[in-house]
Amino acid sequence: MTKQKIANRKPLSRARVLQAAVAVADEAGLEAFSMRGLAQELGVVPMALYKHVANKEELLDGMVDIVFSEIELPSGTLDWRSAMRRRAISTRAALQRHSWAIGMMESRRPGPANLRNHNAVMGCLRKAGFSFEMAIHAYSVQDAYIYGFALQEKDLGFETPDSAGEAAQRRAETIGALENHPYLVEIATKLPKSGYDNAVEFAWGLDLILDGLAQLRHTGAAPA
Amino acid sequence: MTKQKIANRKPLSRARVLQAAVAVADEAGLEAFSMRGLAQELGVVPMALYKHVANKEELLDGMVDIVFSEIELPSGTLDWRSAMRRRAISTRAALQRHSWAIGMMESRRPGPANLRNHNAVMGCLRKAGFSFEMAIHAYSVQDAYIYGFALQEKDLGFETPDSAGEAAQRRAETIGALENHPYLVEIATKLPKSGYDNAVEFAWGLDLILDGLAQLRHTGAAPA
DNA sequence: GACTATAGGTGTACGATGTACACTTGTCAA
DNA sequence: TTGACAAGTGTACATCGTACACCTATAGTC
Repeated sequence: MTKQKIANRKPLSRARVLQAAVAVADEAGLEAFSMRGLAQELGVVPMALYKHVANKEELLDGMVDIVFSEIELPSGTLDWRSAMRRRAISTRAALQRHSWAIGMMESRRPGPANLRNHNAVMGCLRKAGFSFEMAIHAYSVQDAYIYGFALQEKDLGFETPDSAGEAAQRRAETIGALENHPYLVEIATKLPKSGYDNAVEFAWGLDLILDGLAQLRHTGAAPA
Repeated sequence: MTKQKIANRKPLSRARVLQAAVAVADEAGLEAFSMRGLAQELGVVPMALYKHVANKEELLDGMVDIVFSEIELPSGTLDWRSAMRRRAISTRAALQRHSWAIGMMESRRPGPANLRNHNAVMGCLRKAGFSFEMAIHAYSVQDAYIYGFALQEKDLGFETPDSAGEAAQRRAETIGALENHPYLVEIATKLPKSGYDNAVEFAWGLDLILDGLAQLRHTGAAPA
């Protein structure tokens, strides 16, 4: 590398590395994401990255915290249900933008944005009058649903209403087993015509859960 | 390898390879799972595996289908709610046994057990009187919840009631940020004493969802 | 029994990956 | 001027998945 090139190159920084890493992962996916590839993208030799991040694991930790930082915190001014609804939708949106992060949101060393987020969500529920136990329940169902939905969305590849049915059909056809599975046939044939939409589907389940929570908010009880 | 050893060694087969692969992944986790390690476990040279599976991807496909095969199908004799409840609990149990599979259940080429499972679940809902659209909604919420819960369970490492609070505390302490996050402090202090239990937590959210579905079963409506 | 096709296991080799370690170089304080 | 330090380089190594050519034991066939 010539002096020239080095001279007019913005110097690396931890922030720049993380930001580029997120961009590369967004575009290429997690399997195709490598230290070497990232270095190339930054016009730098692979080992240069290690002056700014300890290793790939720590880099991933930082990337995940960037995703957390993009999630809207529950508003203090709205009622709890609206606040939870907004943050759920915001979380799904962030995971859609950064689908490589889906399996990693809770599995890595938590960063500051992660902690702020969890603290705010729990705070929203407690301030709304949920008992501690109830707040834990409420948090658990919601997050399980949000992360689970994001995971399915990514896995099944239902990206557009059209592709939903296509995907179902393709999957089944590949092993030519539709005949013995009438209910899969039904999905493959009806889903494309049904105007299936991921955002609508997500909201449907979310509202079901929030309704359930609203009913139980003041009882200490388990669901009937 | 001597003739002796070769002679008294049971020959490989696709089934034996898959079975061993699941066992190795159960024990070592997915990151530590390699073709070379699996070969060693089977007392065979790495390339020998390729006579029975096309490549690692196809091997993983097969492993996932084994996990599906361990999931109890919804019973035809129970009412839909009980049947769904049992299969949900059975799914979580299978994912607990094989936690390496959690992110892969719906992302790979579906095998026969996968198709049988999906067909049976959809069938159970349709036979119970859910309209097609409603059955899709019902399926979607349930599976999102199940997979999401399994993911959290694995990620957060809340394995025993005791370790739940510990885990929360450890996480937060590692970056010494508990002071600014009162609600995380509350979790870290109260959760260990609360008798938190994953199985109970799972059932709580599951029942919330099933109750919601029961209420909406015959209306075509969205949640209130 | 001799001959040969085939299935199953072996050995070597290649490119990709993460990263340890020793080096250069550009910048700034004293 | 010196010399410390931060940033980037280059080489090297272990580990991974797997292509390819090879060997060998068994099963038919004549």
